[in-house]
Amino acid sequence: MTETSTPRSRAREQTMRDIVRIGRAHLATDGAAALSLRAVARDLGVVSSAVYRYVASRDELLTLLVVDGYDELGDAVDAAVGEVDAADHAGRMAAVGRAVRLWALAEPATYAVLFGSPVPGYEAPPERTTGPGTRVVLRLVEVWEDAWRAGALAVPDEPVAPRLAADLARIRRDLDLTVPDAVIARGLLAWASLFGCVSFEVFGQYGPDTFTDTGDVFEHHLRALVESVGLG
Amino acid sequence: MTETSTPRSRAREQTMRDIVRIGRAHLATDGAAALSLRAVARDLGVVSSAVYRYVASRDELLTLLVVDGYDELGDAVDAAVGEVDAADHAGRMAAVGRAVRLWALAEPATYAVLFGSPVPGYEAPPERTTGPGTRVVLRLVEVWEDAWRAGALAVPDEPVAPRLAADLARIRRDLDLTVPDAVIARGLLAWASLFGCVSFEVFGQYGPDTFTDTGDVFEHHLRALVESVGLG
DNA sequence: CGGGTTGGGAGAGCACTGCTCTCGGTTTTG
DNA sequence: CAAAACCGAGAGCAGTGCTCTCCCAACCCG
Repeated sequence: MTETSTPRSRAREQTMRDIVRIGRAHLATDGAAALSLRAVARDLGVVSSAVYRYVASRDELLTLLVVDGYDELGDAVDAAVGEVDAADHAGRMAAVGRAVRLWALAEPATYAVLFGSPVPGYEAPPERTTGPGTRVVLRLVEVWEDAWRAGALAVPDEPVAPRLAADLARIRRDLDLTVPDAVIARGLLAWASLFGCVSFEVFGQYGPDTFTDTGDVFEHHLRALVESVGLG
Repeated sequence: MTETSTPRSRAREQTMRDIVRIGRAHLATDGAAALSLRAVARDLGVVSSAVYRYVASRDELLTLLVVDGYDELGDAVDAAVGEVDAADHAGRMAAVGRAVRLWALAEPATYAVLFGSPVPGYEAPPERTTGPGTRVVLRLVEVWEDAWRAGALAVPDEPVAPRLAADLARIRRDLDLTVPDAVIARGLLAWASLFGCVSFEVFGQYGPDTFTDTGDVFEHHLRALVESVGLG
């Protein structure tokens, strides 16, 4: 059906790729607010209205870039985890953290669109973004689940409030997990903390000249985060 | 000098306040990207160019709103801490966290401007924002320092890398602190984690229907954060 | 092969934005 | 009281997102 590969359809896909590529470049250089379909059209060597044949609106272009960014981050995390011995659960979790940080520092504008303040007036359509957008946290959960099944997880064994426990039970069922509630809760916090650290660094909340090497700070925090879920 | 209170200067200050008030309203309803000087002028009942007599640019208006937001958050945190017994250090730290979260949920658009992705092309002038912008973290540090001096801090006693230790020493000197390195490092992480949790909740990273009450999640995490710095 | 259908670029146009300029009228000041 | 500062109105420029019509080339099918 939609798989007929005529010359025209191939040209269309090429144009689509060009639009995303140019959009990413503008995002990186000028930021999300300055992302303009007219500017993309200029770089594409085409009049602005022509771009609307491919992208319905500026928000649609932003969605394309969001999905693109989530995928790239997910690939980076997967590659980083893949390079660590499967039995080194702490190392795998640390690899996730480092991959997130490095990608965020390399692509701060895209990171900002994904994890910063949502661009006002724009809501990422969940049906297209939740899939790629959950790759990182799912990898993290996988690492913890593996560690738990291998008996390598020192479960903190702390009480969980009833209502929260019910939610965690649903999560455990949805993701087919066997780790106890406390680990999921600790993992949630570690997940949010990781992105809190990365956001602080990328968004400059630490201040300009506070640390000689923010990588040192991150490594120190990463160690604490790995321990906080019962690893290491 | 600049304190002459003529009718005109009072009118000017009133107009300034109106501009900030209207700007805040627009920020809350339409978000930062939709913040428009022309719209503010319309609400003010004045032509757009007249607003430029008071505010040099759109970015300048944003700076006014940023300072306003930092101040309001700082006031909320101060008030929350003030209601807790000075000897209850864990309670004071938790009060900071709850105040940040509640204010962020009440003013998500302003929170997004302060702690989300920086509005691209806009850089908050440090000489006007670092002061109000550091009130929260300084309050946190004060709580930890008080607890340490009262002997109520169970110091984790973990090693700190040399370069990081040097930076922490400088921080300790600048802020006149006596808490050990490890506590500062743990505090930094707790600070970033706190805002990570709040940002995840405000920016909807947890997903729409994951938790029946995100307050439960926050309270659970808050307990862990308080413990992580050696309190409670 | 030829006619109808579709894709897609060009251009004009609307409403909006930030921002600058000039022109008057008012208020403050020396 | 005159000079200076202040400040609102309005026009204007360049940019934006988006829609519309026009029109030509490519495609598909009988």
